Amino acid sequence: MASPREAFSVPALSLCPNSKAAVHCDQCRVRSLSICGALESGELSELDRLSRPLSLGARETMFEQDELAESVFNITSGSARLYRLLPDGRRQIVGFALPGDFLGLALTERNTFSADALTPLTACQFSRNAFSDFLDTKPHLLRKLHSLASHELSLAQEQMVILGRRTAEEKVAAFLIGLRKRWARLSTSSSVTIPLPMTRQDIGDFLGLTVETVSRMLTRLAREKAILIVPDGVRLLDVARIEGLAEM
Amino acid sequence: MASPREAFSVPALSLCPNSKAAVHCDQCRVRSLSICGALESGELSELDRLSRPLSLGARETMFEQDELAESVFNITSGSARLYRLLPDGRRQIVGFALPGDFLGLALTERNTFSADALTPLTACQFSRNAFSDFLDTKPHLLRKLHSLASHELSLAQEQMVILGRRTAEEKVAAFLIGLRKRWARLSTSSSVTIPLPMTRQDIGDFLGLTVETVSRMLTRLAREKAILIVPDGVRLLDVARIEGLAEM
DNA sequence: CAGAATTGTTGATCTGCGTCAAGGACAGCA
DNA sequence: TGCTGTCCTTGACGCAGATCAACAATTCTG
Repeated sequence: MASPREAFSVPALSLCPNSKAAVHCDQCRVRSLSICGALESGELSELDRLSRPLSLGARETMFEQDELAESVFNITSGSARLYRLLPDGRRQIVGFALPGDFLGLALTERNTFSADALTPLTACQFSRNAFSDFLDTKPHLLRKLHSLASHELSLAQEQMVILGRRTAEEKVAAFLIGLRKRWARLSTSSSVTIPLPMTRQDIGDFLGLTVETVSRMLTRLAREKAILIVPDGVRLLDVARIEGLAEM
Repeated sequence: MASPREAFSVPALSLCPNSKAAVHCDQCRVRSLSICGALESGELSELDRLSRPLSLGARETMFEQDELAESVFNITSGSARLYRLLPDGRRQIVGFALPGDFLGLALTERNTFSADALTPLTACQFSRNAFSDFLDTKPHLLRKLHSLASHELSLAQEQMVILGRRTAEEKVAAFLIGLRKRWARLSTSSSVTIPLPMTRQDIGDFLGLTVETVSRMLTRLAREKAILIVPDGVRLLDVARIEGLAEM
């Protein structure tokens, strides 16, 4: 890629509501783990010992579909795209991972999708076996993991509705609203500017559209003063309008 | 519905690989539970005591989206459709439930979709709280549940690929192959006839197509001698052809 | 059994989005 | 600075599938 976008990294500390205490990031790699709300003291450091840091450049791959799943990941900064490929090259992006997101919570034998970095990315990497063993000793954690997976499932069903029953304009609006909500959880400022670390092509492959259609819909929304297109992002001007399209 | 289709019920016993012993169905309502492979002796009857039988006619509703989820279900005969509605009435079917399938494994506070019976249907119904409490005492069961949910997630992602990146003909072919695999697991005979308890409209709402397009694609496949349309089902004549379309 | 309601099929026509093509903007690099 | 490779945008055109319409088949209802 000619223009790697900014990482939009988020300080790990801000991700975990119950660990606001000032600690060094070196010592708390896993603090940003989305399951940390379910962690008891001591378990955190135990988990920390299982993890090793991972650092990737834009476009580098984290893991590939159908490979044996040897690791689980927790993203600490940057973002990734998760996708499946059809034999003839058609691609469906099944999701985007942002800081704080957990990859591999399904704990399946093999990866059900590929993942690569959209931006320079850092993550905590755990051996899947070690993580799984750790879980066996912590039922409440498994519970949390299951509830995360359930939430994923719900999002996947929501995406089915978007893919199957919405127009191009509604798809793009729903995408923006969904992403806005996720970014909002990561930052204190409720900015109306939505970072878009992915390309138009990626958005298209997520929404079941072509690059051109994504571009046209964004342009149309911008022409109607509903959004403003900024470098590597979009600023919402008429939130109600976009939300209306998204939930219609 | 004017014409409730046959229930295509499957004897509960056949659903659980490790409970082939001859027992009365009265005594083993939960034997068909898809998690029973993870059950130890004694737990089964314990679980059985938590369940109560449910019997519904075609088109009767099991539960509705956004309602508080008070029960989890295990279908013993008949089939159901699971769907989400958009405010304007557009509908996306997120899945079909067959005998042996478990509904509510996400254990979420509220239902993320509605479910109603396609045919006369029987199920074991559990109080969600009781079931959840039971799980707390059986970590290995939770593990199994999580792996089922993970499989669901993988299927949902597969459906995303189908919805986002496949042509109408490929969608219909993939639907037939997917359903065939699921029916096959439920019956000893590897019949090439696939029961279709759902209407063309339902298939369309599952695949992101209109009734007419579903009908046309089925007719086209039949004209090309790839399938034979029979009452309430389809018989595969050229399996390779359909499989080719499905995975292309 | 007639009549109504629902489902399924088929044809004619329309249209949203894909396809194809061209050019602009911008970063990386020599 | 110009060259090159992405990415993004915009326009012209075509087509897969939606829409509209008519009708057949089937089942339900009284």
